[in-house]
Amino acid sequence: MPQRREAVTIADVARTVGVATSTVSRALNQPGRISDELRDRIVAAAATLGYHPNPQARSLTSGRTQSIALLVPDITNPFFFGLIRGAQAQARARGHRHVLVDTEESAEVEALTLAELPASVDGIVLAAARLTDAELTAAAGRVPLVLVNREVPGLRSVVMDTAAGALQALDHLVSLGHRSVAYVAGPATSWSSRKRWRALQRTARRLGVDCVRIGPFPPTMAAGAAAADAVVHHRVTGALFFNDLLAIGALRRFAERGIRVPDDLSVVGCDDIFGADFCRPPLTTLTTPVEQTGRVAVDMLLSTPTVGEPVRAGQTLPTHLTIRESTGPVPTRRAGRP
Amino acid sequence: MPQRREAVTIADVARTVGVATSTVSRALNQPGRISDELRDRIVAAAATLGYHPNPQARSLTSGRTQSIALLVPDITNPFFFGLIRGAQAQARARGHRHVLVDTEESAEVEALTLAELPASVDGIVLAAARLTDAELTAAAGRVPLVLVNREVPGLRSVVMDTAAGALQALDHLVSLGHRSVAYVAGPATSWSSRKRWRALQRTARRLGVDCVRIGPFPPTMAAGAAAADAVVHHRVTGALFFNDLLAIGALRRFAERGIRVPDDLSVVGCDDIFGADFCRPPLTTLTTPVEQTGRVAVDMLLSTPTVGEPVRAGQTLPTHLTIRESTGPVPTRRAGRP
DNA sequence: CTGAAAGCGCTAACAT
DNA sequence: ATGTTAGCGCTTTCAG
Repeated sequence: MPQRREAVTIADVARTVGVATSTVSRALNQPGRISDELRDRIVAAAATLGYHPNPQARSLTSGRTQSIALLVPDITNPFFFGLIRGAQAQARARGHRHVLVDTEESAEVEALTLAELPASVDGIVLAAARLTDAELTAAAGRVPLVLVNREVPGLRSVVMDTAAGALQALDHLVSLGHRSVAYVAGPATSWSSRKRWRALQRTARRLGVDCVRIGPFPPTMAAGAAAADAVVHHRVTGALFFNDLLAIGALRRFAERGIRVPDDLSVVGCDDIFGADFCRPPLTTLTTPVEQTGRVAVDMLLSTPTVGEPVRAGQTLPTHLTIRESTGPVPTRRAGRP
Repeated sequence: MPQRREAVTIADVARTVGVATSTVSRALNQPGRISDELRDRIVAAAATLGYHPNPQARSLTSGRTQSIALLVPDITNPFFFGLIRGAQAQARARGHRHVLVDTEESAEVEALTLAELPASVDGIVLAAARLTDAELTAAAGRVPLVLVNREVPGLRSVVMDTAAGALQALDHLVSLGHRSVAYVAGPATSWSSRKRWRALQRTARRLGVDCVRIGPFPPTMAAGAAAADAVVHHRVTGALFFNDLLAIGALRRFAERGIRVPDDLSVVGCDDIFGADFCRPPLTTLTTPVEQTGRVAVDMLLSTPTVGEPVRAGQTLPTHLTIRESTGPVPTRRAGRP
C-alpha cells in the first residue's frame, strides 16, 4: 500500500508565492481584504500544489470545526434514516461535515458522547434524548444543542406534533365506528410516547370512547408480535401503535393468527417509514416530516441568533394522517376471534 | 441560550496536580511510563475537573484522528443503511468516530471529498466508487482506503459476491422451467452491475437459456415502474433485478397492470433490504451480508498490516438466495398478457 | 520517572 | 494591503 503522503500546507503555498502565511490564509478566507492580483496568484498556487486546509489546525485557532454531530438512539431504526438524510443534506448545504453517533438507546453513552464531542463539532443535534432535563441543560451550556422530539424548557428543539396527529387518528377510528381502542406504547423513556398517550387519554374521555394503554414495548418489528398478542387480548377493535416498526411487526402476527386487518381489527402506525406503503395491508399511519425535521434542526443549530432578535426556542412541525388500507369500519361481530 | 464554556485543558489538570503538562499527557496515554501513585492523582484530578481531550489538538501532533469516514453514493438507498450500521458498529468498537458523507452519485463530489478529507480522518471506506481506477489509486496514496463493491488492482476492497449469487438465482429460475429471463441492469457506472451481467450472460449461454439485458436504470423504487414495463415488453417469464428497490417498485407496477407475480412472472431482487420480506409478494432475493461488509471494511481499514505478513488486498463475501414468494414455476400460457 | 521546550497547521491580533 | 508574532491544546523529543 502506498505511503501516506505529506500534506501541502499553507507554508508551502506562501513560500511558492513569496508571501507570508497569514496572507495566504486571508486570501483563502477573506478574499475582500487582499489585492485581486495577489489573491489570484495565491489561489492559483494553492490549486497547483493541491493545497487543502487542515480542518484540525483551523479549528484549533478559530474554534469552528465546520462539522456537526447527529446523535440517534438506534441507527437500526428506519425512522432515523429520514432524519439522517435531512440533517446530512442541510449540513452539506451549509458547508458542514456530519458526524453520526449511535447512542445505543443508552443514557450513559449519550452522556459520554455529549461530554466528549463538544471540542470536535460546532453543534449537536440530539434525537430522542434519554437524559434528564437537568443533564441536557448542562450539556447545552457546553455546546450548541438542538433537541429533536423532546422539549426541555429553555432549550432549542424541533418536535413533530404526533400528539395532535394521534388525535386525528383517534377521530378517524371513531368516525369508523370504533368505541374501544388501544394505544400500544413505545419505550418508557420516550418523551413523545408519553406525550401522545396523555393527549389520547384526555380526548378519548371527552369523546366517550375507551382507550387502554398497552406496553411499553421496544420500538422494533420483533416486538410487534408481543404487541399484537396484547392487543388481541384486550379485545379492542382498533389499535394505535407507537410506530410503524411495531405496527408492521404486529401486522405479520395478526396474519399468522388469522386476524384480518382491517376487517377484524384496524391498525394505525406512526412515522410513515419506508415500507409503510408496501407492507400488507398498506398501513394507515401518521405521516411525520422526518427529513424536514432533520433540516430544520440543523438550520436552527447553525443559525446564530442575532442579539435582540426573538429566539424561537421550539418548533413544532405538523403531522398528518395518511389513510391506507389497515383501517376500516368497526366489525359488527367478533368474527374469527376467541 | 447558555454561553459556550471554556473547555478544561491538560494545563488545568497539570496545574491542579502540580506537574508538567507532558506528565499529564503521559499519565493518560502511556500509563506504564509513570508512577502509579502520580498517575492515580492525575486521573482523579482529570475526572474531577471534567477533562476531555481535544481530538483536534491531539491529531495535530500525533497525526491520528480516531475517526474514519464512510462515503456512500446515496444515503437515501436503504441498502447503504446496513453498511452504515456495520461500519458504525465496528468503528465504535475500535474506538473511532464515524463521519458520513453522501457523494450524491457524483464522481466530482467523490473526488473532492477524497481530496479534502485525508487530514481529518485516519482512513476512508468508499462504497460503490464512481471514480476511475487511476483516480482511486491516487487517492489511496494520500489516505488509507478500502473499497466496497469495487475492485481495483493493488487496492484493498471487500465485495459481496453478487455475481455468484446471480448465477444461483438463474439456476433457481431455470429449475422452475424458465427459459427466457431478463437482467434489469443498474446504473451504467455500477461496477457490480456490469460484473453480474457478464457472469449471467456467460452462464445463460452455457445453460442454453435466453437472457436479455434491460436498462440501465437508476437504483430506485421510482424507476421500478419503467423497469417493469420494459420487462413486460420483452415477454420474458422471469426477471433478475439489479436491486430490491427496483424490484419492489416493479412489483407495484405489475400489480397495477394486472400481471400476477409469480403466476405470470417470476421476480428476483438483490440485497434483501428492509422491506423485502414484507412487501407483496415477499421478494425472492439475493441476500447480501451488508452489515458484515461494513464491519469487515472498517476492520481492514484499521488493521496495520505487519511487515512481512501477507496482505489480503481483497475480500469477497458470500451471498445466498433467499426464496420467498415472488418466484414460481414458469407459466404454461401467457395468461393475462398481451 | 518527570520536566522543559519545541512545534503540528492555522488564524487572529497587532504592526507596518 | 501585507507581514510579524503569538498562540490554540496537545504530543513528543530531549534533558535531567
